[in-house]
Amino acid sequence: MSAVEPISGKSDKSRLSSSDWEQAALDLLAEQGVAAVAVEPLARRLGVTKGSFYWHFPSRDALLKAALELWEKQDQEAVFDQIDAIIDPRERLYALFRRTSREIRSHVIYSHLLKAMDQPVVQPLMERVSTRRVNYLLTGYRALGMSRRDAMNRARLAYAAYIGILQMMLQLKTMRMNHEEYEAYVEHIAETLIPAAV
Amino acid sequence: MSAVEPISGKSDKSRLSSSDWEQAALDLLAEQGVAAVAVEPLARRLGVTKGSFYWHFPSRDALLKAALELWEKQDQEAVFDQIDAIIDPRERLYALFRRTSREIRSHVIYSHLLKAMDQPVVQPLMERVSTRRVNYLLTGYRALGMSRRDAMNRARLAYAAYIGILQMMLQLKTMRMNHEEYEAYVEHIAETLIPAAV
DNA sequence: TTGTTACCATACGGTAGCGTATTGACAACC
DNA sequence: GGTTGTCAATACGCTACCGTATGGTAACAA
Repeated sequence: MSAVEPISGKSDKSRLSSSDWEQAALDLLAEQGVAAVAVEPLARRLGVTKGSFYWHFPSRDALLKAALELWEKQDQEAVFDQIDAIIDPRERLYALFRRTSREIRSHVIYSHLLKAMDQPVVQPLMERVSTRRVNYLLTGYRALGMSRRDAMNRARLAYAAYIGILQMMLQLKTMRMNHEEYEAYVEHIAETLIPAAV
Repeated sequence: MSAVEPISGKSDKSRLSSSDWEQAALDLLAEQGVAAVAVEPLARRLGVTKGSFYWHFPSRDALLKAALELWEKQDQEAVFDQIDAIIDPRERLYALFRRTSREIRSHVIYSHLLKAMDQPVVQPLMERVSTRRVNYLLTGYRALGMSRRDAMNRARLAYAAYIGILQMMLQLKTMRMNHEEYEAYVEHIAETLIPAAV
C-alpha cells in the first residue's frame, strides 16, 4: 500500500468538484500531515492529473486554506456547540475533557496543524482556534468562582495538557494505553484540573 | 537577512571538522526545525559547498543522527544531572518545573523534534528521551507517597503539560506573556501538579 | 622536495514538488 | 446539431533538494 494512491473509496464519479478536492485534502491531512497535502499526490489519489486541480484552485495554498476553513467549521460544530448546552460549569468542563477523548479526527488534524505553524496559511487559523478554546476554558473556570488570574492560569494549563496529551498519544507509541487505563487517566486529569466542589 | 546564509559568527577557520558540521546542524535545527537541516543550505552557511560535506558524512541522515546524539547528551547534562542532586522530592519536582523555563535551546530543539517524529532517525530517540523523562517524574511522585497508579497518571499529566506549554509558548504568539506573568503561571502549575505537603 | 592526506570545488544526474499553456472530451443548452 | 462551458490530460520549465564522480590544493611528513 503506497499510502497515497487510489483509496478507491466511495463515490468514484467521473468528474470532480472543488468540494471533492477539499474533502480529499482533509483526508490526506489527517493521515499524513500538512506537507502531504500536495497537488500531484492528491490528483493521483483521486485518479486524475493536476491539470484538473488547477482548474478548481489557483494554487496549492488556496486548496489548503479552503480545507482548513472547512475543518474549522466542522470542529466547532463537533465539539463546542454541543457542550454549550450543559449549564453547570463543573459538568461542562468534565464533559469537555471526556469528549476530547472521542471525535478523534478533528484532534488529529489539530495536532498536524500544530506542526505546520510556520506556514502563513496555518498560523492565523491556529491562533484563532486556540485562543478561542482557551477563552472557553477560562469562562468555565471563572464560572466555578476562581479568580481572574487563577482561572486564566488554569485554563492555560488545561489547554497545554490537551496539546501535550495529543502529542503523546498520537506520536509516542510507548505512551499508549488500553481503554480502561485511559479512562482512569482522564479521570485523574479531571480530578487534578477541575477544582473540587465546595 | 536570508535566514540561512552566512552567520559569519565565531571561528571562520578555513577548514572544517565533522564536529563543526554537527554544531551547525544543531544551530539550524534549533532555529528552523528538522527540515531545515539540509546539506546544501548548511554548506552555504558554513561558506563551503557540499563537496566538503560528503567527505565528512555519508548522507544527510548520518549528520542528523550525529547531531541528535550530541543534543541528547547535552540535554541530559544540562537539565537532569543537576537536579538529581536535590534530595527532597517536592523540592526536586519544583526545581524541575522552574528549570524548564530556562535552558531554552534544548527545549526548543525538543519541540522541533516533536514535529518530525515521522522520520526514522528521530522517532526512537524521542521515544527514549520522553519515557526517560516521564519515568523521572514518576519516581518523583512516588517518592511523595502517591500510589503507583496515581503517580503514573500525574507524571503523564505533568509531562503532557510540559509539551503543551512548549508549543504554546513557542508557536502561539498570542499566548506569550511577560516575565512576572510567566513566573506566576509556573507557580500556579507547581501548586496544581505537585501535591501539597502533609 | 616530494608525496600523501585531508578537505574542498565543480559538474553531473536524479527526484519531487509547483505552476503554466495548450489542447481534448463530454455535457448542457439553444 | 452546433455552440458553449466545464472538467481533464499532456507537456513544459522552474526550484530545491539528494547523492556521485572526479579533480584540485594546502599542509604536513618523510
